[in-house]
Amino acid sequence: MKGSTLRDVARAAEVSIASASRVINGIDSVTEDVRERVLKAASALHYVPHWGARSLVKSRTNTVGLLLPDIYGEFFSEIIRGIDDAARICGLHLLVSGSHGDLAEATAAMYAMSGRVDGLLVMSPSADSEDLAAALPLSVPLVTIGSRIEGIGQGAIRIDNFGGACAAVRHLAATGCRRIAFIRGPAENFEAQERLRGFSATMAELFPGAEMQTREGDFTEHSGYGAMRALLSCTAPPDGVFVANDMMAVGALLAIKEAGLNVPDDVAVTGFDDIPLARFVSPPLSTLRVGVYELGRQALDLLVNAIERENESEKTDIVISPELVVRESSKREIRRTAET
Amino acid sequence: MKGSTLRDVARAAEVSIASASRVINGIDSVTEDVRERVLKAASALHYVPHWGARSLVKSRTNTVGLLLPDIYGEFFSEIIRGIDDAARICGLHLLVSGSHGDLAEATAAMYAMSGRVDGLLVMSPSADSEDLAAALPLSVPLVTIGSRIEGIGQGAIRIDNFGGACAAVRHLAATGCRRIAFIRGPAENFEAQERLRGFSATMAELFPGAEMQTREGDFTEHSGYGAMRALLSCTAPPDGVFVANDMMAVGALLAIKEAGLNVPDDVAVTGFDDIPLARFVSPPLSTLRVGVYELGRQALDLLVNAIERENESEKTDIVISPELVVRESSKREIRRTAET
DNA sequence: TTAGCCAAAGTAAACGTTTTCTTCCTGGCT
DNA sequence: AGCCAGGAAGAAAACGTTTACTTTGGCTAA
Repeated sequence: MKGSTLRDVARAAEVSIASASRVINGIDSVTEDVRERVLKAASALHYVPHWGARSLVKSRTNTVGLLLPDIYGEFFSEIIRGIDDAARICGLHLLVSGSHGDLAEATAAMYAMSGRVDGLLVMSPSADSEDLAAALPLSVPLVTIGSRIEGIGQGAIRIDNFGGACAAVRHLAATGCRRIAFIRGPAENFEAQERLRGFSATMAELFPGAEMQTREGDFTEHSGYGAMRALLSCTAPPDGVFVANDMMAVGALLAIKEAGLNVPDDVAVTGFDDIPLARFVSPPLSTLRVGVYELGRQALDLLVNAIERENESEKTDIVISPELVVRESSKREIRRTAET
Repeated sequence: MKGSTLRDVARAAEVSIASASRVINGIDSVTEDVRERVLKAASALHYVPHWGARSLVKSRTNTVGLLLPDIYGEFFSEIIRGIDDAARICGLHLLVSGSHGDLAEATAAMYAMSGRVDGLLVMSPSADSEDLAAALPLSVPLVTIGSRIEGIGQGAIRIDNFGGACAAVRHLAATGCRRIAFIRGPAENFEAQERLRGFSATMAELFPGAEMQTREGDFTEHSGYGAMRALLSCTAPPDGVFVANDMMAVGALLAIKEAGLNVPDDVAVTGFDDIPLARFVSPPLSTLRVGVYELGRQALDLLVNAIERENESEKTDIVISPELVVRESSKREIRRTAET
């Protein structure tokens, strides 16, 4: 149960520690004879290099840290998968930490991690990411994911939430909707803010002067249900709803169904994210597909670049555009003109 | 960008390295004056302890490794969440690695990890986990999750797949099904084997002598669809189907619907796992709920115990029982007697 | 034959901590 | 007044690697 050291291996193979080290690391000039003896001794003793010692002298950990606001749902497993796959290719290990709702916890986690990683991937969509920035000048490269980017870190990757929202609204309008409502995400969430901005901008462009109906949710199915009920009880209920994420959209569908209305004919619905569930609800949900796996991969690549370039500070920003996926929940013939 | 060392801090605070170390680690006798000076210096220099050095001298990493066969879908995000939450409480960091389909990769990953963690959590449901066991006497405690347990490791936690399968079959029988078929998981998967065993045993008990209809799938929706079509085209199609996981069950539902049959009246369906999707398909799917989050938490607790007890080798096994959740896909009045 | 050179093996320093000893000092007790 | 106890601070030895530098010895070339 007690790990054997390189010293033990060297002794067993009757060579110096240096030679043993050279064999273990592969790359150097050693006799075939020595190489063989060391390898045999190492496997006989179940030698595993002590990573702490190695990192101490090389000042490289071959590890990157990933900080998430939470680990809940398929979104996060996908992003972890993307990062993990990319990391394996680079020979990097992945240190994961979730549930950093409040700033204090997030800062503590960053501090705890920064001593043991070569770089940090941080996802912190809550608006106080500036405070987070203030809490650190960090000694390791940092890349933010889907966060407000205020000059913090060596790079950033995010989803074009604004553009996605525009596309959704335009789509609903094109399908004939005239009174389009929006179910927002949490006010302090950066991505939610961007989606709201996209909605507002496009509405102002397409229906100048018209008042906009919006309700706030917290990204849960339940809150989507509540928000939709509220919208339906208005004097002029919407004929199209853009919902800030799919989970809330599922709740909204339920509310509409309960009200005895038809989707998409009475109310067309569009979500955001394209979670797997979206295909299976009835009717299947139109949404904006985000390549979360790709997002993760690219985030890691960005970080690796930042690590290699040390601090040449050429801060790259990547924006990923979501893709509109039209399903039954918003498929209808344009018959507005006739009806209105 | 270059981390400052304890030496720097000590110099800045005009104390010895030893004193600085004492302050940083909190617990020791130091003057309030010294403590203050060191703390100020540390924060001024953005000092972060070098974890490698620390682990070198303490021979403790405060990190546990998690090896997964894959990271795909909500099951894995839940298990990671459970482990991560439990780890945070214990002050442990979590090193995650997925995608270890084949033995070679899994072994390599274990080797790479074992030098940098205090313990290992391994999930390897493929049957060759014995080979895995052969590949290691490892220098760190190891706990297996949902794997065949052949005396490997310091502990094990698994789901009662056998019992769950029994419950599912009994439920279908109780609801009036007489010809119950089974859609299996991959033959080499240990959990799938157990579910098959539960099915066979219960069928033999309830319907002695009857022949059993089973089809193999690979846990994907698509394979479930195919398997169900095959079953329906038999001369005596089943009136109840137990499907080895929910994803395949979703595919099966589709196949039944396409065949113009009704669920649950013509064919009752039960899945396994209770993935979130199960509630939303139509009709909502009966299934066996597995507390994946809890599974993760308990797995970590087990590992922590193993780490603390060094090698007192009291190998604990925990078995988690799934809970039957009855939804519309198997709700029907018992009217078999009248019909047959 | 011998100086010089190259490859292969070895020596030892360094990496940044923790921690065990020392050392020093202050203060209380006899 | 002298001595001992005890607390605070410092010196230095680990921990297990890597690697720059030194040594060794065999071989070639003059």
